[in-house]
Amino acid sequence: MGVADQVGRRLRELRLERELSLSELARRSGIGKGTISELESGQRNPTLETLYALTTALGAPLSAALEPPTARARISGSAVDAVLTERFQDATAVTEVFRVRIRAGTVQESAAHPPGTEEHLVVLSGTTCVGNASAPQEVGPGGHAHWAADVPHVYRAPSGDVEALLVVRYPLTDPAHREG
Amino acid sequence: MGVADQVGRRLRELRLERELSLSELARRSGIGKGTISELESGQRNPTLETLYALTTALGAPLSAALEPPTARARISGSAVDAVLTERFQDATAVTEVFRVRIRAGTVQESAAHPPGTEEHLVVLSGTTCVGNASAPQEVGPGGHAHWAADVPHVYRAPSGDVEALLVVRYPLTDPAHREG
DNA sequence: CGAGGTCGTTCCGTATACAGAACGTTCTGT
DNA sequence: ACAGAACGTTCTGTATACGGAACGACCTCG
Repeated sequence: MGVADQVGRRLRELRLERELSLSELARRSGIGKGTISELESGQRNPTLETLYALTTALGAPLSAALEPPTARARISGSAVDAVLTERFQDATAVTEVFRVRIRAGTVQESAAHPPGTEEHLVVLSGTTCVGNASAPQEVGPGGHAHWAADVPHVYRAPSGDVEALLVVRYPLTDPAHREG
Repeated sequence: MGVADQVGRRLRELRLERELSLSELARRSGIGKGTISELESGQRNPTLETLYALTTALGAPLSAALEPPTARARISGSAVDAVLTERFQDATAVTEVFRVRIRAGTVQESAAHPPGTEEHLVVLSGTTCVGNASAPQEVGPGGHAHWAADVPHVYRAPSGDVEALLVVRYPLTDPAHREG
C-alpha cells in the first residue's frame, strides 16, 4: 500500500514507545485527535506541518516518522534498555555510546566489566542514581556521572523513567596492535 | 520561519543538482508545476504524497527532502572540526552529540551559546584543555569535562591532536507549541 | 445504580493543497 | 521582425486535510 500506511504505523509505534495516549499526544502537539486517529490508520495524507508538529511533540526528528528504525545492537536488562548509537576505536581503547532508558522504580546491578573499563553517563531527562555499587551518585537532567566499571555498579531510577547517554570506554591491552 | 522553507530549499537543491528544469520534474513526478514552484519558494505546506512523488522522481529517499540542516552539520573552526552524530530532543531540551577533533597546538575560542546551554566532553585520545575561558580544565584519554556554554569557552590541544565526544545540551525555553 | 472522567473513532464545515490554465519572459531558428 | 517552444510564476476551481464536536466504550468513584 501507500507510503501513508507506513508513516501512520511508524507514528503509532513512536507514540506507544513513549507510552502516550492518542489524546495526550493531541494535546501536546496541537493536532486534533481525529486527525491523529485517521493518520495512524493510514486513512490520511498528512501535510508537512502536521508531521512536524507530531514528531516534535514525540521528541523525534522528522525523519523518524518516515523511515523504519535502523537495526542496532540492543542490550536489555531487567531495568535498563540500551541501544548502541556510536562506536569509536583507536590504538588504545574502544569507546561506545549507548542511548539508555532506565525504567521507573527499578534497579539494575551490573557485574564488573574488563579491567580499566570506565563509564560516563549524561542524563537527558529524569533523575537517576548510578555508579559504584557501594557509592552511587544522584544525577538530574543535563548532569553527568563517571565511575569505574571494572567493579560492580548499579543503575536506578527511583522517581520516573530516565533517558540518558552512556559512554563506555574499554582499554585495549593487546600489545600486538600498539603504535610506536 | 517554518519547516516548509527549509524543505522547499532542499527540494530545489536536489532538483538543481540533477540539472532538471522545474517543468521536467513536474512531468516526471506528475505534480503540477505551479505546485512545485510555490513549494520550492516555501509558500506551501506539502502533503506526504506530494513529497514522496517528488523525491521518488528525483531518485532520492524521502528523508533527503527534510533532513534538518543540523543533521548534516559539520562545524569547522580554526582549531576544531565537529561532526554531529546523534541528536535527541524531548519536551525540555535538545541534546546533540558531536565527534570532534582539536588540531595540535591550536586554540579555539567559542562565543557564548544561548542561555542554559551546557557542554560535556569525553576525551577519546590525546590531552586537551577545555572549558570556561577564564578557568579551563585539563583532560586526558577517558576523562571528562563539563562547563556552562552560555559564556565564552575554549578548546585547546597543547600537545598533539585530540579526539573527543562533545555533548551539547540546549534547554527549550518555550515548551508550548509554536504558532505555524 | 448513575455521575464524571478517561480512551479512540466517526462525522462535518471550513481552510487549503492540488492540477491545470493562463501569463510574461527568454531563448531559438527563419 | 516573427513564430514556436521552453522556462518559471500567478491565478482559479475543486478535492481534501484540518480542528472540533459528537459518539460509544471503558474506567473509578460514591
